[in-house]
Amino acid sequence: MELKNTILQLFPKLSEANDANGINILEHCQQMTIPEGTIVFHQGDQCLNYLLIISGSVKVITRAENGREIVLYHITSGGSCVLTTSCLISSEDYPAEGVTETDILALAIPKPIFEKYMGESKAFRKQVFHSYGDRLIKLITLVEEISFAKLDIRLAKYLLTNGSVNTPIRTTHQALATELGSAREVISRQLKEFENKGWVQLNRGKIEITNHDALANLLPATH
Amino acid sequence: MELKNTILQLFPKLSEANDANGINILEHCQQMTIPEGTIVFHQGDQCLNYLLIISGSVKVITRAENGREIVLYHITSGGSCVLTTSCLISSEDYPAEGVTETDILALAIPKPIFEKYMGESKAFRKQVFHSYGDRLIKLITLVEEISFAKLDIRLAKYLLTNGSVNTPIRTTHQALATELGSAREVISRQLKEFENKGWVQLNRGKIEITNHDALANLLPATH
DNA sequence: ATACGTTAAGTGATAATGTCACTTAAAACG
DNA sequence: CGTTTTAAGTGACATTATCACTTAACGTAT
Repeated sequence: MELKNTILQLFPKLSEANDANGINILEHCQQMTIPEGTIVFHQGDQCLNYLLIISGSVKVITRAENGREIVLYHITSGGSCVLTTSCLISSEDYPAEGVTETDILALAIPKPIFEKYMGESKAFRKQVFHSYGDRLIKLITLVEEISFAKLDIRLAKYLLTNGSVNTPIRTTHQALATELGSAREVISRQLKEFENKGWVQLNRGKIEITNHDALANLLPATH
Repeated sequence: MELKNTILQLFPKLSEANDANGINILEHCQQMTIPEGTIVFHQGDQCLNYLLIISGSVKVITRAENGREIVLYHITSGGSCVLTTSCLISSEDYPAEGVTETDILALAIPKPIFEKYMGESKAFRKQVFHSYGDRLIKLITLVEEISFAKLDIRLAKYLLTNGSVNTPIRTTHQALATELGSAREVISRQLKEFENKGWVQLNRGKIEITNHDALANLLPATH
């Protein structure tokens, strides 16, 4: 089956050599498609499945009382929702909300199956732990960035990783502010500055990079 | 043995009823004491043990190039180092550094034993996952706080949770800045403001709370 | 007890970000 | 075509961070 191969490619740990159990997991789980813009979970929700994302992307955000939001991370193909997993095991309240950014195709492993394979398959455990460690490290990096890095640098970095000279970025200043944990006005002004310098060209809902190198020079030396 | 009881009390998951394996773990691991101020791990270190803290406290921080630091979290009695665990399994680079804040007593479970029990004991898995989820949630809360909460509120909260009218807080403004991810000068000014309002009394290395309620009123309503 | 070096805290100027209360402009839709 | 919606711009002001210092308190050795 095509799908099965895709899955095994995305989650190699499930197919590791001498671990026959891993593969069986696929027979006990359920495919699901979820449309864009769906709230997959919010604070306090309970969850009954371990979710693996096969295609599409989910963003996990937290919101302040005054409405400001910040994106904690994105889950894309090959990722799993560690918050969901965490709740699967310890059943605490979600401190965040998950929203699909595109239509997604996901694999839901029911709680009992999840627990069974956590016990039986070392490879599956590794897969799960890997997601956890990964997420933890990304979160720590986020803390580092929002506390220390200047906004122009973070913005430039975002622009460079999400667009290029030929492929404009389609997003709003508000979405960008959420992505970087800043305020819309601040992003607007910063972008305007970039535009004045001739580094980008702005249009409603679209940002075109016109000078890649100048933006890249803003970033700290690669390390 | 006294110690054994202490450990079982701190890590109840290790002693859950029908899970005999959990208890055996204790026979394969090693006690260790580490003096205050020791760097337990830094970026790039490799780690060979799963660490459980029995007494004392470790702070985990990350540092910017310009020297500014922020405390990510503390590990205290009953906690385990999830970063260490993460590295135990996936062997990525540490994005942070761990420093003992007091002398600590810890239990080191060697990697092979750790993996063995992860497979055999559901209770142990639960214990480990619980630490993970916990940490994840705390980190998300931290992101929320540093991006949204105002400094006076965060400072007031810190003062109230770490001291009271009769028990002064012994720390420096610099340490406080690190704890809250701010700059020393900013903390000094904010504290001075509190002092001017008669809410605290400042002395070198010591902060005394003189008006608990006023500080508490700064905090958002309990929820 | 005094002097000296070290660490903690204070200060003023300035830059960067965030917040508020709007206005203006572009797109979407009946 | 006019009316909503949604996106973006703006000025004034508040908060926080940074820089380049100064001042004060403490520990230690003479």
